[in-house]
Amino acid sequence: MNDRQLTSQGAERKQQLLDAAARLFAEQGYAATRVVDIVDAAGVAKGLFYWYFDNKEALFRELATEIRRRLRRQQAAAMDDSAPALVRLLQGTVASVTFMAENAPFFSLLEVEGRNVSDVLRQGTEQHLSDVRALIVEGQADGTVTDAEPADLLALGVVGTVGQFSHFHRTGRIQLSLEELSGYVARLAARILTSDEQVARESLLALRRSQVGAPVPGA
Amino acid sequence: MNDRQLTSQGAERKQQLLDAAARLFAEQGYAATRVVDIVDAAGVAKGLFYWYFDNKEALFRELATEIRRRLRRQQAAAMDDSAPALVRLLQGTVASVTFMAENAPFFSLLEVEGRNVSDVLRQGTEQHLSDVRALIVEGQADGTVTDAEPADLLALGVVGTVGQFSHFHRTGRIQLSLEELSGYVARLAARILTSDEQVARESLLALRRSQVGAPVPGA
Amino acid sequence: MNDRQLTSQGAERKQQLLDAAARLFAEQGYAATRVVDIVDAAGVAKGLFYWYFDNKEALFRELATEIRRRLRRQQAAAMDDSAPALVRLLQGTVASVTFMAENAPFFSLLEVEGRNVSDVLRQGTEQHLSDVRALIVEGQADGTVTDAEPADLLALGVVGTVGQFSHFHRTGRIQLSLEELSGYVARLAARILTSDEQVARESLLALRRSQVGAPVPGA
Amino acid sequence: MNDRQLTSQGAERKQQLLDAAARLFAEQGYAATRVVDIVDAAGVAKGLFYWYFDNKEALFRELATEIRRRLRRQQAAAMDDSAPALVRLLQGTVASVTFMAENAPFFSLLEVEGRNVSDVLRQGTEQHLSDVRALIVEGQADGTVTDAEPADLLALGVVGTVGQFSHFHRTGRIQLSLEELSGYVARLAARILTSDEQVARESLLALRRSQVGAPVPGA
DNA sequence: AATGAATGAGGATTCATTCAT
DNA sequence: AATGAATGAATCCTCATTCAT
Repeated sequence: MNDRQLTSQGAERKQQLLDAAARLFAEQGYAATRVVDIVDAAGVAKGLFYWYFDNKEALFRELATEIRRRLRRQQAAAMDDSAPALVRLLQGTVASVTFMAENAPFFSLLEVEGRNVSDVLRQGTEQHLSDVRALIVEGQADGTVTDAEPADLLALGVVGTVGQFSHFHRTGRIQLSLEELSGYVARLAARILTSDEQVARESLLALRRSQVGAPVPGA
Repeated sequence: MNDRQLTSQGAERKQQLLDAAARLFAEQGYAATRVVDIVDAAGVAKGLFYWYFDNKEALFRELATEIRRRLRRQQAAAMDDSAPALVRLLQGTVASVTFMAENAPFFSLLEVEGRNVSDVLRQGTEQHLSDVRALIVEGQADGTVTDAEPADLLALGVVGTVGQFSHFHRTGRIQLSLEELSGYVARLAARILTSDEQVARESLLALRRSQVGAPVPGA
Repeated sequence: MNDRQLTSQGAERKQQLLDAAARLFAEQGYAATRVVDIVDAAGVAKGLFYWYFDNKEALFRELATEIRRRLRRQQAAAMDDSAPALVRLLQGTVASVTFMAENAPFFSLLEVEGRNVSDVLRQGTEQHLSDVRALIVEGQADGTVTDAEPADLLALGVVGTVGQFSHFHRTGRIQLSLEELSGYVARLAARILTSDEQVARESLLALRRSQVGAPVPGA
Repeated sequence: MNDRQLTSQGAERKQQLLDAAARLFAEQGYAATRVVDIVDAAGVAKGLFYWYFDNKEALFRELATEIRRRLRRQQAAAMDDSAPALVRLLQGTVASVTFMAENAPFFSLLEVEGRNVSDVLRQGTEQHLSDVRALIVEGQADGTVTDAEPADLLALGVVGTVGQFSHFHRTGRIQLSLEELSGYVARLAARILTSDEQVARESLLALRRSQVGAPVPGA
């Protein structure tokens, strides 16, 4: 384990490498990106890579962990604690789509190279799923979320939809603006989570208001 | 291009290699699977690989193309030409989920190594999307599918949902039986495609009848 | 573990590599000899090295094991089963010196790079010591070897003397012919093993006769 | 050449590095010991190494030279100028064995990595041999040393025996106390140097007396 | 068709040494 | 004197591909 204590200068250097790697991994895949490409992109010598990271995979893990952490922060920040569960679910959903779209390259790589770091990835999705599931259970309790389907499945439906649309957006199969995209996904999520048209409409309205009144803090 | 004319013996040999490769790719990813692993698994000598395939990527392409072809056949076979578009959409959806689940390993690999064969993959999904989109347009015309959203987005919603659930099923995050799974996905798809509860219910019923009366030919 | 079954052709190839490696190791040391030097010397491509050996150290181990085996065979062949223990000790001693001198390069390398293969080396010397010790015990029983010192120490004295003189000969500090050298070592060994001048002289005479009558089967 | 003038503080620092290096070289060999290991063990920064030494090999040379110097001092100190040559030879022999045993780690390293500093090493052994040879010639002149063998060979016998036993002791193949060990080596040396039992016995006695009366100053 | 030895470009990693601070 | 980040040549090893048999 590389546990070096870093000066602010060092942290910056390390970040340069992480950024360069993230971009290259996203562009060409993990296996196809050579360490020498990363250091070249960062404008440093080959050896320096191993000053900051144990090896290529370690860097990848760090990247995966970090992006997951940021996504989760974003989701939390987007939720209005006083709002009903369904609204918070939609807020989180929109935040996720937005974040994933804005960090598309990062997420591409997570998708592509799951096998090397499957533990990190799996933990990430697991976390996401369980966060969503908890909200759904809460929503089912207060009646805003349908209980026609078990919470587990609904959670998968929401998380899956988010993931899939982010993927389509990333791969250029959707040409919508970010707002249009997240709007659509929110409508989809609302439809998945409740069959009560009225509740769905109101929740989407509340979502809209929260976005205008208190815009999601940017990534 | 390897366009060799094969005897039946030769075709069998080639299939052994394809099968071994499919399994290994699915288990460890494309990059991590070595040609020597494939030939070892198939029980033949290293050199023989290049008798049947130009190189590793060519084999992968062949695998990807083949699986796509089979999926499309399955979808077509599941659809009842006389049924309304929405019902056919659901039939196709169920067929897709079933096929993907039954061929989980094959699809894992498509997911994993997009970059080397992105054209093949992209074509496959494109095909799938456009098939679905055509049905949706038809459904919007005959009023069974909502026109509150553009056909493109609805197609993405359906295909995405299928893909995502297959993924979750593959990675073991869903412990449902295949029937339960496809039933849920069908309900989800119905909810995405129409907001008319009545139509949705009837279409799902029709789907159920078609499954019982004429069970989807198995893969 | 590389357990490849080799054809006679393959065995030859492997031997080429072993020979080249032995020479280079002896000339420049283990660490300073690169794999590429070895394959260059053997006139084959780099990759072939790893067809026959797992890695550089594995080759070294093989070399060490083999040379030990050959030395032991040589010693055994030199001993006249019907001769008294002391004579056999001298015969073995002479055989060892001769063998080590003739295979000087091999032994240099054993000396130099003990650490990487200390288990192999230690076993080799252990074996040698215990062989000699057994003969000494026998000699002490029949009175031809002094019992003024414990057998262990005497064994070390003999083996050590052999090793040291081989070393001096190898490193060019002794300019004697092989016969002169082995003669001297034999006299030294005799003096170490017995304090009875008469016995010593007779044993050396017997040694001489055995060398003339039945020359040591040559390595 | 690094000819820096050192303050007493600096000299201490340098010694720390030398000590750390000596230990590590002995433990793992020269090649396997990295500069970073040395500075870590000494608790200083990497760059400092090159303040005190030109490079890794220079440090090794310094180590080798130093240890040789100390051995020679020890030998000289152990000899009783008024004693006959044979006695002095035995005194020197005992001193050598003792010193080598007490500085076992240092000598291991000399043995292991001869190639890089062969000139230093060779000079050292050469010196030792020629010191011993001179004494033997003197002994042959005054009749205490046998002239049945040339002085060169006898010198090699003595020096070799010392070296070999030190080696065995170092590598743990001899479990004797230092006194027992040096006693045995002395008896061996005596037997090598003279065939006159009487002279041998007397010389060993003289040796013993000198050790009791004026114990060899410890290293 | 089949074998498996042979090739060699390519990539990850190490580590002695330098240098700005 | 001292630090530790930075450099880059060097080296081991892998593996897709070729080829003689």
